[in-house]
Amino acid sequence: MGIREVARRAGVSVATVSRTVNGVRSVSPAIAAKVWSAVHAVGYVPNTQARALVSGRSRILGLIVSDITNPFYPELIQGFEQFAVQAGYDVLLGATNYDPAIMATTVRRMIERKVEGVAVMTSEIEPSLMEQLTGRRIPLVFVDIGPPGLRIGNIQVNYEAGVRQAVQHLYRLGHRRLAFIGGPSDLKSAQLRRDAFVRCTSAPEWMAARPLLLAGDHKLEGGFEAVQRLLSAPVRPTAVFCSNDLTAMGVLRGLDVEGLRAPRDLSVVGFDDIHMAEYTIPPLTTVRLPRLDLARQAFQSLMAGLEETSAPGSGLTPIETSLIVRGSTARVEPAAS
Amino acid sequence: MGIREVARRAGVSVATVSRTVNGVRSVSPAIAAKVWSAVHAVGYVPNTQARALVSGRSRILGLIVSDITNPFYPELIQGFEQFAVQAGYDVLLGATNYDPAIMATTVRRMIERKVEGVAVMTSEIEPSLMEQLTGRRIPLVFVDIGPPGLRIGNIQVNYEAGVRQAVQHLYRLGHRRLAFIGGPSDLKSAQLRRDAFVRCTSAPEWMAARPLLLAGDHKLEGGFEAVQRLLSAPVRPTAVFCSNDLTAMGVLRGLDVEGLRAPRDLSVVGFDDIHMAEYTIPPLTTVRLPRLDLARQAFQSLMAGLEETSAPGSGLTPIETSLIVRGSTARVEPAAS
DNA sequence: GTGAAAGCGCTAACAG
DNA sequence: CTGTTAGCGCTTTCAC
Repeated sequence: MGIREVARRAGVSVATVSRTVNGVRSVSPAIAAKVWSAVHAVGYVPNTQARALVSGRSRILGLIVSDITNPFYPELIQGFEQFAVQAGYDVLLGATNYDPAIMATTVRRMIERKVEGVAVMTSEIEPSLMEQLTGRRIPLVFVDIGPPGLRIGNIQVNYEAGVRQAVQHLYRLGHRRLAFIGGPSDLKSAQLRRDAFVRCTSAPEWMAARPLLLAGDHKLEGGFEAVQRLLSAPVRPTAVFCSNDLTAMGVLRGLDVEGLRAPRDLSVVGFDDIHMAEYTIPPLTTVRLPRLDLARQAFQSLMAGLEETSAPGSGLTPIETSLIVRGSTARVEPAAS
Repeated sequence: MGIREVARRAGVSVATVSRTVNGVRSVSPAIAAKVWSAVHAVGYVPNTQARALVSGRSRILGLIVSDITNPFYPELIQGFEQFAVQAGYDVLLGATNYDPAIMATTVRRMIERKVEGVAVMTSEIEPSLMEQLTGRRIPLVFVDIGPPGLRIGNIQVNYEAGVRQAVQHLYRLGHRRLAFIGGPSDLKSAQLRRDAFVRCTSAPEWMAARPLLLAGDHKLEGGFEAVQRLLSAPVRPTAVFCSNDLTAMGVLRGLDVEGLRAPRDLSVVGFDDIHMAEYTIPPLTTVRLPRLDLARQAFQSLMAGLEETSAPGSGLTPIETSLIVRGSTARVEPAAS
């Protein structure tokens, strides 16, 4: 079943089989044909382990996400895996579930498997863990976080563009009192989203009523529970901006429980534009973060890091966000303001 | 950085390092201590490739799913991965996206990586592909499908229990005219769900009005589009049973577009009980399929297949489904019947 | 209890 | 263009 068996059947050396299978040009067509037929006869499949051992290349890429249960990630994973497989790589997935301990074992697993690069699409990674990777000259790529450096890619997301559009959209609809439901406090991406929101609502026209900032967790639960706090505010906001779509969906549900509904009683804006955002009731107005671009940049940055020739951070243009208007936002009712 | 370096530093042979790291008893505590300190000093991490090559064990399990975008699967993947990692395995994920061609390349990738077992949580697998796996004595486990055999596990799901409860639930609420929205026609699990539904609605009390069977795709889109066909039926059903929760969510949205809503205008029942089912508007009455049980059985079956001693099919008790009543079903309005 | 040595299956010089 | 050979890093007999 191994390469020797194929060589024996084809009446050639193992080197020739290896060359044929790997598409090295210098094999005569006649011999190549014999080798291929032997390959098919035996059902030969090269042993990746052996290959990796001798070549020093595992052809595995690590992908670390925080919450595989958040629909944003599967959509991202799918894209990343697609690029990877196209280039002959397999993906080793790690879901940390926001837990630093799991993050540590995940990094360990990746090192053991000799991954050739790691895309970290999650919360802050401990410096010591990062050094384990960089110390082994493994290219890394982060979103929003991480120090730049050789073999370290940093994907920038222009949150502000989308957030500004959303805030203006709400302003034009007559909203003057906003709320914001954030994500996990230690998640840099969540901080940046909130910061962008705070900045966009620092313009003079918003000075009359400062926005209400509420805590969330980027899960359905967090949005659901935030509704209580939102409704009991001294001055009830007329619109809420959520740090991700899952949170917004939780809000929608929370409103329903109170006998309220968007956008009549409260305008709701999400963030991410997961596929499902089009199917909520009402469909969600949200800021789109293009997942496929994210996946592509992460993959390309890793590949660049492997080349060694170019700095992987370079050539990365920030990912642009943009507002998608659907049905969860509306002109504020005079009665409600 | 390799085992030799550790051996040199600890002043022992590589064999002793290997034994220490692998916890073989026959290493004296004194020597073991020296080895471990050398291991930490160097930051030694065993090379899985080399290990796999010599031991013939890759410690990788394959997991094939059809649609990673369907929230049911991430929840399943998470469970499966957890069991695997606990036992020292990594998971190679394959998402076929319902495409037989992708399935073929996925199986190939798994063979190349020398996976020790494959869990197939998706549509029918071509016999030739399956033989590639079984011919290499790789344990397999299927849900709903696949011929039983040595090293082949078959997880059975008792769909009928949950479906019967759901149908009875609807009957008691006064519904007499039902509809069913199915899944992909070539997906065995979808067929079984539909069959269970048909069987449960073959009792005498349902003879007056045969259910309306509609096609779907287990996606939001399918449910959404089915609403049109459902509403234009000569006799409009008062309740619809969906082959999965995503379909049901699509229906909810489809109704909303028509200015209708569940359960007032149509009772809706889903299938799977994904986490999100609790957060739809209204929350979804659905048949729960315990994901963690599924993940556990899949994993255990694979482990049993590796033992060789026991037939992996044995010891598997069918997975039970049960009705979870939430807000998307209600007593049929006299006016609507 | 510990070490020496033989490979696991493959690729990549280096000869021919 | 093809064959011979030396390892990749590790585990595992087999001696000691």
